[in-house]
Amino acid sequence: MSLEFTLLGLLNRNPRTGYDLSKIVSRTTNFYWTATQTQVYQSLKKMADRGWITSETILQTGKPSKLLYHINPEGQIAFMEWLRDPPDSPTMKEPFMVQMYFLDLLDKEEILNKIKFIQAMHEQRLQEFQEYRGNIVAADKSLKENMARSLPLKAGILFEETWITWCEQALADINEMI
Amino acid sequence: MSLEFTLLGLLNRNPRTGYDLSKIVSRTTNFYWTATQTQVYQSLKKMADRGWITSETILQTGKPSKLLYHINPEGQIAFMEWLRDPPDSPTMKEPFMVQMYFLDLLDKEEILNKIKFIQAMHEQRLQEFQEYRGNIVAADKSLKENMARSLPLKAGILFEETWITWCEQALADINEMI
DNA sequence: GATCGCATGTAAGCTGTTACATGATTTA
DNA sequence: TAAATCATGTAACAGCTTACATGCGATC
Repeated sequence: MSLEFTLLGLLNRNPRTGYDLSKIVSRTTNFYWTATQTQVYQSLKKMADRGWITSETILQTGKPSKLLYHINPEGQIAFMEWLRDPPDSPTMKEPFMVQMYFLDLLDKEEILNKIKFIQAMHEQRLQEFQEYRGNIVAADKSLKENMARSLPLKAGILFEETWITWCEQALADINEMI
Repeated sequence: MSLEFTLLGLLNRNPRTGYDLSKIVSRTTNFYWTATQTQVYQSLKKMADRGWITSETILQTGKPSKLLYHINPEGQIAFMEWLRDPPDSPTMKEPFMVQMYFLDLLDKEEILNKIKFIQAMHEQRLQEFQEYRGNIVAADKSLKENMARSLPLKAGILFEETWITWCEQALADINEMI
Protein backbone atom coordinates (compact mmCIF):
# COMPACT_ATOMS: atom_id res chain seq x y z
CA MET A 1 0.00 0.00 0.00
CA SER A 2 2.97 2.35 0.48
CA LEU A 3 3.35 2.75 -3.26
CA GLU A 4 0.09 4.69 -3.41
CA PHE A 5 1.23 6.88 -0.54
CA THR A 6 4.61 7.41 -2.14
CA LEU A 7 2.88 8.66 -5.27
CA LEU A 8 0.45 10.74 -3.22
CA GLY A 9 3.33 12.36 -1.38
CA LEU A 10 5.06 13.24 -4.62
CA LEU A 11 1.81 14.64 -6.05
CA ASN A 12 1.39 16.64 -2.88
CA ARG A 13 4.65 18.42 -3.69
CA ASN A 14 3.95 18.91 -7.41
CA PRO A 15 1.32 17.88 -9.96
CA ARG A 16 2.83 15.22 -12.21
CA THR A 17 2.00 12.70 -14.92
CA GLY A 18 2.18 8.93 -14.61
CA TYR A 19 5.19 9.04 -16.86
CA ASP A 20 7.03 11.47 -14.54
CA LEU A 21 6.17 9.47 -11.45
CA SER A 22 7.23 6.17 -12.97
CA LYS A 23 10.63 7.63 -13.83
CA ILE A 24 11.16 8.65 -10.20
CA VAL A 25 9.95 5.39 -8.74
CA SER A 26 11.46 2.96 -11.25
CA ARG A 27 15.06 3.97 -10.73
CA THR A 28 16.33 2.00 -7.75
CA THR A 29 18.85 4.72 -7.12
CA ASN A 30 17.40 7.52 -5.06
CA PHE A 31 14.19 5.94 -3.91
CA TYR A 32 13.03 3.58 -1.20
CA TRP A 33 10.11 2.08 -2.99
CA THR A 34 10.57 0.68 -6.46
CA ALA A 35 7.70 0.05 -8.85
CA THR A 36 7.17 -0.51 -12.54
CA GLN A 37 5.48 1.83 -14.99
CA THR A 38 2.42 -0.43 -15.24
CA GLN A 39 1.97 -0.38 -11.51
CA VAL A 40 2.18 3.41 -11.39
CA TYR A 41 -0.56 3.79 -14.01
CA GLN A 42 -2.73 1.23 -12.21
CA SER A 43 -2.29 2.93 -8.85
CA LEU A 44 -3.07 6.37 -10.24
CA LYS A 45 -6.29 5.06 -11.73
CA LYS A 46 -7.33 3.53 -8.41
CA MET A 47 -6.59 6.70 -6.50
CA ALA A 48 -8.51 8.78 -9.02
CA ASP A 49 -11.53 6.42 -8.64
CA ARG A 50 -11.29 6.86 -4.89
CA GLY A 51 -11.29 10.64 -5.29
CA TRP A 52 -7.83 11.23 -3.84
CA ILE A 53 -6.45 12.74 -7.04
CA THR A 54 -7.82 14.39 -10.19
CA SER A 55 -6.38 14.35 -13.69
CA GLU A 56 -6.22 17.17 -16.17
CA THR A 57 -5.59 16.50 -19.86
CA ILE A 58 -2.81 18.59 -21.36
CA LEU A 59 -2.57 18.76 -25.14
CA GLN A 60 0.89 19.13 -26.61
CA THR A 61 2.14 19.78 -30.10
CA GLY A 62 4.58 17.25 -31.50
CA LYS A 63 4.21 15.05 -28.42
CA PRO A 64 1.36 12.84 -27.21
CA SER A 65 -1.07 14.59 -24.89
CA LYS A 66 -0.67 13.82 -21.22
CA LEU A 67 -2.64 13.47 -18.00
CA LEU A 68 -1.45 15.74 -15.22
CA TYR A 69 -2.53 14.53 -11.79
CA HIS A 70 -3.32 16.84 -8.86
CA ILE A 71 -3.89 15.86 -5.25
CA ASN A 72 -7.34 16.53 -3.71
CA PRO A 73 -8.09 17.52 -0.09
CA GLU A 74 -9.27 13.92 0.55
CA GLY A 75 -5.93 12.71 -0.77
CA GLN A 76 -4.04 15.10 1.49
CA ILE A 77 -5.93 13.86 4.53
CA ALA A 78 -5.28 10.21 3.64
CA PHE A 79 -1.61 11.00 3.05
CA MET A 80 -1.11 12.81 6.36
CA GLU A 81 -2.76 9.94 8.21
CA TRP A 82 -0.39 7.45 6.61
CA LEU A 83 2.61 9.70 7.27
CA ARG A 84 1.80 9.93 11.00
CA ASP A 85 1.23 6.17 11.35
CA PRO A 86 4.15 3.99 12.43
CA PRO A 87 5.79 2.63 9.28
CA ASP A 88 5.06 -0.92 8.10
CA SER A 89 8.00 -3.24 8.57
CA PRO A 90 10.25 -3.50 5.52
CA THR A 91 10.16 -6.52 3.24
CA MET A 92 13.52 -8.20 2.65
CA LYS A 93 14.10 -9.59 -0.78
CA GLU A 94 17.81 -9.86 -1.33
CA PRO A 95 18.43 -12.69 -3.83
CA PHE A 96 22.19 -12.20 -3.76
CA MET A 97 22.40 -12.86 -0.02
CA VAL A 98 20.22 -15.94 -0.41
CA GLN A 99 22.75 -17.25 -2.91
CA MET A 100 25.57 -16.46 -0.48
CA TYR A 101 23.73 -18.47 2.15
CA PHE A 102 24.21 -21.50 -0.10
CA LEU A 103 27.74 -20.66 -1.27
CA ASP A 104 29.10 -23.96 0.02
CA LEU A 105 27.74 -25.60 -3.15
CA LEU A 106 29.78 -23.37 -5.46
CA ASP A 107 33.48 -23.45 -6.13
CA LYS A 108 35.85 -20.71 -5.12
CA GLU A 109 36.03 -19.02 -8.52
CA GLU A 110 32.26 -18.87 -8.88
CA ILE A 111 31.91 -17.33 -5.43
CA LEU A 112 34.59 -14.71 -6.08
CA ASN A 113 32.99 -13.76 -9.39
CA LYS A 114 29.56 -13.39 -7.85
CA ILE A 115 30.90 -11.09 -5.14
CA LYS A 116 32.93 -9.01 -7.60
CA PHE A 117 29.85 -8.56 -9.78
CA ILE A 118 27.80 -7.26 -6.87
CA GLN A 119 30.66 -5.09 -5.66
CA ALA A 120 30.89 -3.34 -9.04
CA MET A 121 27.15 -2.72 -8.98
CA HIS A 122 27.28 -1.11 -5.56
CA GLU A 123 30.31 0.99 -6.45
CA GLN A 124 28.37 2.39 -9.37
CA ARG A 125 25.32 3.06 -7.25
CA LEU A 126 27.43 4.82 -4.63
CA GLN A 127 28.81 7.10 -7.30
CA GLU A 128 25.32 7.94 -8.58
CA PHE A 129 24.17 8.76 -5.04
CA GLN A 130 27.17 11.01 -4.48
CA GLU A 131 26.58 12.88 -7.71
CA TYR A 132 22.96 13.37 -6.73
CA ARG A 133 24.02 14.75 -3.39
CA GLY A 134 25.51 17.94 -4.81
CA ASN A 135 22.11 19.20 -6.01
CA ILE A 136 20.59 18.90 -2.58
CA VAL A 137 23.36 20.40 -0.52
CA ALA A 138 23.53 23.34 -2.91
CA ALA A 139 19.74 23.84 -3.00
CA ASP A 140 18.45 26.98 -1.36
CA LYS A 141 15.53 25.56 0.63
CA SER A 142 14.14 25.78 4.14
CA LEU A 143 15.98 23.46 6.53
CA LYS A 144 13.13 20.97 6.91
CA GLU A 145 12.65 20.48 3.20
CA ASN A 146 16.38 20.08 2.87
CA MET A 147 16.40 17.36 5.55
CA ALA A 148 13.60 15.48 3.80
CA ARG A 149 15.85 15.08 0.80
CA SER A 150 19.24 14.72 2.43
CA LEU A 151 18.51 12.25 5.23
CA PRO A 152 17.23 9.43 2.98
CA LEU A 153 20.04 10.12 0.52
CA LYS A 154 22.57 9.98 3.35
CA ALA A 155 21.12 6.58 4.26
CA GLY A 156 21.55 5.42 0.67
CA ILE A 157 25.19 6.44 0.71
CA LEU A 158 25.87 4.75 4.05
CA PHE A 159 24.25 1.53 2.88
CA GLU A 160 26.22 1.45 -0.35
CA GLU A 161 29.44 2.02 1.58
CA THR A 162 28.47 -0.85 3.89
CA TRP A 163 27.88 -3.13 0.90
CA ILE A 164 31.31 -2.33 -0.46
CA THR A 165 32.96 -2.94 2.90
CA TRP A 166 31.19 -6.28 3.14
CA CYS A 167 32.31 -7.26 -0.37
CA GLU A 168 35.94 -6.42 0.38
CA GLN A 169 35.92 -8.46 3.57
CA ALA A 170 34.07 -11.34 1.91
CA LEU A 171 36.57 -11.46 -0.96
CA ALA A 172 39.45 -11.55 1.51
CA ASP A 173 37.79 -14.29 3.58
CA ILE A 174 37.04 -16.45 0.54
CA ASN A 175 40.54 -15.99 -0.81
CA GLU A 176 42.09 -17.14 2.46
CA MET A 177 39.87 -20.24 2.32
CA ILE A 178 42.64 -22.09 0.37
CA MET B 1 10.65 -16.91 -7.61
CA SER B 2 13.55 -16.85 -5.13
CA LEU B 3 11.28 -18.04 -2.34
CA GLU B 4 10.95 -21.44 -3.98
CA PHE B 5 14.72 -21.63 -4.40
CA THR B 6 15.28 -20.54 -0.83
CA LEU B 7 13.07 -23.39 0.35
CA LEU B 8 14.72 -25.80 -2.08
CA GLY B 9 18.14 -24.84 -0.78
CA LEU B 10 17.07 -25.44 2.79
CA LEU B 11 15.51 -28.80 1.84
CA ASN B 12 18.74 -29.67 0.07
CA ARG B 13 20.55 -29.36 3.40
CA ASN B 14 17.91 -31.20 5.45
CA PRO B 15 14.45 -32.66 4.96
CA ARG B 16 11.96 -30.41 6.73
CA THR B 17 8.24 -29.77 7.17
CA GLY B 18 6.36 -26.69 5.98
CA TYR B 19 6.08 -25.67 9.58
CA ASP B 20 9.87 -25.80 10.10
CA LEU B 21 10.56 -23.89 6.91
CA SER B 22 8.01 -21.20 7.68
CA LYS B 23 9.64 -20.59 11.04
CA ILE B 24 13.03 -20.04 9.38
CA VAL B 25 11.68 -17.82 6.64
CA SER B 26 9.13 -15.80 8.63
CA ARG B 27 11.55 -14.35 11.13
CA THR B 28 13.01 -11.24 9.57
CA THR B 29 16.10 -11.69 11.69
CA ASN B 30 18.58 -14.08 10.14
CA PHE B 31 17.16 -14.39 6.67
CA TYR B 32 17.22 -12.46 3.41
CA TRP B 33 13.90 -13.52 2.08
CA THR B 34 10.84 -13.19 4.26
CA ALA B 35 7.61 -15.07 3.60
CA THR B 36 4.44 -15.99 5.45
CA GLN B 37 3.37 -19.47 6.51
CA THR B 38 0.63 -19.58 3.86
CA GLN B 39 3.11 -18.80 1.15
CA VAL B 40 5.45 -21.54 2.30
CA TYR B 41 2.70 -24.16 2.18
CA GLN B 42 1.59 -22.95 -1.25
CA SER B 43 5.12 -23.03 -2.63
CA LEU B 44 5.81 -26.51 -1.28
CA LYS B 45 2.65 -27.80 -2.95
CA LYS B 46 3.68 -26.29 -6.27
CA MET B 47 7.16 -27.72 -6.09
CA ALA B 48 5.78 -31.14 -5.19
CA ASP B 49 3.45 -30.98 -8.23
CA ARG B 50 6.45 -30.10 -10.36
CA GLY B 51 8.34 -33.10 -9.02
CA TRP B 52 11.13 -31.12 -7.35
CA ILE B 53 10.32 -32.41 -3.88
CA THR B 54 8.48 -35.35 -2.31
CA SER B 55 6.59 -35.49 0.96
CA GLU B 56 6.53 -38.26 3.50
CA THR B 57 3.80 -38.42 6.16
CA ILE B 58 5.09 -38.85 9.68
CA LEU B 59 2.63 -39.91 12.37
CA GLN B 60 3.25 -38.61 15.87
CA THR B 61 1.67 -39.37 19.22
CA GLY B 62 0.19 -36.41 21.06
CA LYS B 63 0.99 -34.09 18.15
CA PRO B 64 -0.62 -33.72 14.72
CA SER B 65 1.05 -35.79 12.02
CA LYS B 66 3.35 -33.94 9.70
CA LEU B 67 4.60 -33.89 6.12
CA LEU B 68 8.36 -34.15 5.83
CA TYR B 69 9.62 -32.88 2.48
CA HIS B 70 12.69 -34.27 0.70
CA ILE B 71 14.43 -32.80 -2.33
CA ASN B 72 14.48 -34.87 -5.57
CA PRO B 73 17.29 -35.00 -8.16
CA GLU B 74 15.17 -32.76 -10.45
CA GLY B 75 14.94 -30.29 -7.59
CA GLN B 76 18.67 -30.38 -7.05
CA ILE B 77 19.32 -29.66 -10.70
CA ALA B 78 16.87 -26.73 -10.71
CA PHE B 79 18.43 -25.39 -7.52
CA MET B 80 22.00 -25.52 -8.81
CA GLU B 81 20.97 -23.76 -12.00
CA TRP B 82 19.38 -20.95 -10.01
CA LEU B 83 22.39 -20.74 -7.67
CA ARG B 84 24.80 -20.31 -10.60
CA ASP B 85 22.66 -17.65 -12.30
CA PRO B 86 23.39 -14.01 -11.56
CA PRO B 87 21.05 -12.93 -8.76
CA ASP B 88 17.88 -10.99 -9.50
CA SER B 89 18.10 -7.37 -8.41
CA PRO B 90 16.74 -6.73 -4.92
CA THR B 91 13.35 -5.11 -4.36
CA MET B 92 13.40 -2.06 -2.12
CA LYS B 93 10.42 -1.64 0.14
CA GLU B 94 11.44 0.56 3.03
CA PRO B 95 8.30 2.36 4.28
CA PHE B 96 10.20 4.16 7.02
CA MET B 97 12.54 5.87 4.54
CA VAL B 98 9.59 6.87 2.38
CA GLN B 99 8.12 8.60 5.43
CA MET B 100 11.46 10.31 6.07
CA TYR B 101 11.39 11.56 2.48
CA PHE B 102 8.27 13.50 3.41
CA LEU B 103 9.38 14.56 6.90
CA ASP B 104 8.96 18.24 6.08
CA LEU B 105 5.22 17.79 6.72
CA LEU B 106 5.72 16.60 10.29
CA ASP B 107 6.75 18.59 13.31
CA LYS B 108 10.04 18.15 15.11
CA GLU B 109 8.67 15.99 17.93
CA GLU B 110 6.95 13.61 15.54
CA ILE B 111 10.12 13.20 13.49
CA LEU B 112 12.28 12.55 16.55
CA ASN B 113 9.82 9.95 17.85
CA LYS B 114 9.71 8.13 14.54
CA ILE B 115 13.48 7.92 14.36
CA LYS B 116 13.80 6.79 18.00
CA PHE B 117 11.24 4.06 17.37
CA ILE B 118 13.18 2.71 14.40
CA GLN B 119 16.48 3.04 16.24
CA ALA B 120 15.20 0.87 19.10
CA MET B 121 14.03 -1.74 16.61
CA HIS B 122 17.42 -1.94 14.93
CA GLU B 123 19.26 -2.04 18.24
CA GLN B 124 17.20 -5.07 19.16
CA ARG B 125 17.81 -6.72 15.83
CA LEU B 126 21.55 -6.11 16.12
CA GLN B 127 21.55 -7.83 19.49
CA GLU B 128 19.67 -10.84 18.08
CA PHE B 129 22.15 -11.12 15.22
CA GLN B 130 25.09 -10.95 17.60
CA GLU B 131 23.63 -13.64 19.82
CA TYR B 132 23.11 -15.81 16.78
CA ARG B 133 26.71 -15.30 15.75
CA GLY B 134 28.14 -17.32 18.65
CA ASN B 135 26.58 -20.57 17.39
CA ILE B 136 28.22 -20.25 14.00
CA VAL B 137 31.68 -19.23 15.06
CA ALA B 138 31.74 -22.07 17.58
CA ALA B 139 30.40 -24.64 15.11
CA ASP B 140 32.84 -27.32 14.01
CA LYS B 141 32.20 -27.35 10.24
CA SER B 142 34.22 -27.30 7.06
CA LEU B 143 35.33 -23.79 6.15
CA LYS B 144 32.98 -23.40 3.17
CA GLU B 145 29.88 -24.37 5.12
CA ASN B 146 30.98 -22.02 7.84
CA MET B 147 31.30 -19.15 5.34
CA ALA B 148 27.82 -19.83 3.95
CA ARG B 149 26.41 -19.08 7.37
CA SER B 150 28.78 -16.40 8.60
CA LEU B 151 29.02 -14.12 5.56
CA PRO B 152 25.30 -13.32 5.31
CA LEU B 153 25.12 -12.96 9.08
CA LYS B 154 28.08 -10.58 8.99
CA ALA B 155 26.18 -8.54 6.40
CA GLY B 156 23.17 -8.42 8.69
CA ILE B 157 25.31 -7.12 11.54
CA LEU B 158 26.98 -4.47 9.36
CA PHE B 159 23.61 -3.26 8.06
CA GLU B 160 22.12 -3.00 11.53
CA GLU B 161 25.14 -1.03 12.69
CA THR B 162 24.73 1.28 9.70
CA TRP B 163 21.06 1.82 10.56
CA ILE B 164 21.98 2.77 14.11
CA THR B 165 24.69 5.17 12.91
CA TRP B 166 22.20 6.79 10.56
CA CYS B 167 19.64 7.16 13.34
CA GLU B 168 22.16 8.82 15.66
CA GLN B 169 23.22 11.29 12.98
CA ALA B 170 19.64 11.96 11.94
CA LEU B 171 18.57 12.66 15.53
CA ALA B 172 21.46 15.08 15.94
CA ASP B 173 20.65 16.84 12.65
CA ILE B 174 16.95 17.19 13.46
CA ASN B 175 17.72 18.45 16.96
CA GLU B 176 20.01 21.16 15.62
CA MET B 177 17.22 22.21 13.26
CA ILE B 178 15.96 24.71 15.94
C1' DG C 1 16.66 2.63 -41.16
C1' DA C 2 16.88 1.75 -36.24
C1' DT C 3 16.49 3.12 -31.84
C1' DC C 4 15.37 6.23 -28.15
C1' DG C 5 12.23 9.38 -25.65
C1' DC C 6 7.61 10.79 -24.93
C1' DA C 7 3.11 9.13 -23.21
C1' DT C 8 -0.65 6.06 -22.43
C1' DG C 9 -2.53 1.88 -21.38
C1' DT C 10 -4.54 -3.54 -21.33
C1' DA C 11 -4.41 -8.59 -20.34
C1' DA C 12 -2.79 -12.34 -18.18
C1' DG C 13 -0.43 -14.36 -14.84
C1' DC C 14 2.35 -14.83 -10.79
C1' DT C 15 3.45 -13.59 -5.93
C1' DG C 16 2.11 -12.35 -1.52
C1' DT C 17 -1.22 -11.06 2.35
C1' DT C 18 -5.18 -11.51 5.58
C1' DA C 19 -8.49 -13.91 7.56
C1' DC C 20 -10.32 -18.06 8.71
C1' DA C 21 -10.75 -23.19 10.12
C1' DT C 22 -9.36 -27.38 12.73
C1' DG C 23 -7.79 -29.75 16.85
C1' DA C 24 -4.78 -31.82 20.35
C1' DT C 25 -1.22 -30.82 23.99
C1' DT C 26 1.43 -28.01 26.96
C1' DT C 27 2.44 -24.00 29.70
C1' DA C 28 1.14 -19.80 32.39
C1' DT D 1 -9.17 -20.87 32.03
C1' DA D 2 -6.57 -18.66 28.63
C1' DA D 3 -3.02 -18.72 25.60
C1' DA D 4 0.73 -20.60 23.22
C1' DT D 5 2.91 -24.40 20.37
C1' DC D 6 2.42 -27.91 17.02
C1' DA D 7 0.76 -28.74 12.29
C1' DT D 8 -1.93 -28.30 8.18
C1' DG D 9 -4.43 -25.92 5.03
C1' DT D 10 -8.33 -22.95 2.03
C1' DA D 11 -10.51 -18.67 0.08
C1' DA D 12 -10.41 -14.26 -1.23
C1' DC D 13 -8.12 -10.59 -2.31
C1' DA D 14 -4.26 -7.21 -3.07
C1' DG D 15 0.14 -6.21 -5.13
C1' DC D 16 3.33 -6.74 -8.71
C1' DT D 17 5.48 -8.40 -13.15
C1' DT D 18 5.80 -9.47 -18.13
C1' DA D 19 4.46 -8.99 -22.46
C1' DC D 20 2.13 -6.48 -25.68
C1' DA D 21 -0.03 -2.41 -28.35
C1' DT D 22 -0.05 2.40 -30.21
C1' DG D 23 2.10 6.34 -32.47
C1' DC D 24 4.79 10.62 -33.22
C1' DG D 25 9.28 13.09 -33.33
C1' DA D 26 14.10 13.31 -32.74
C1' DT D 27 18.53 11.49 -32.82
C1' DC D 28 22.20 8.15 -34.44
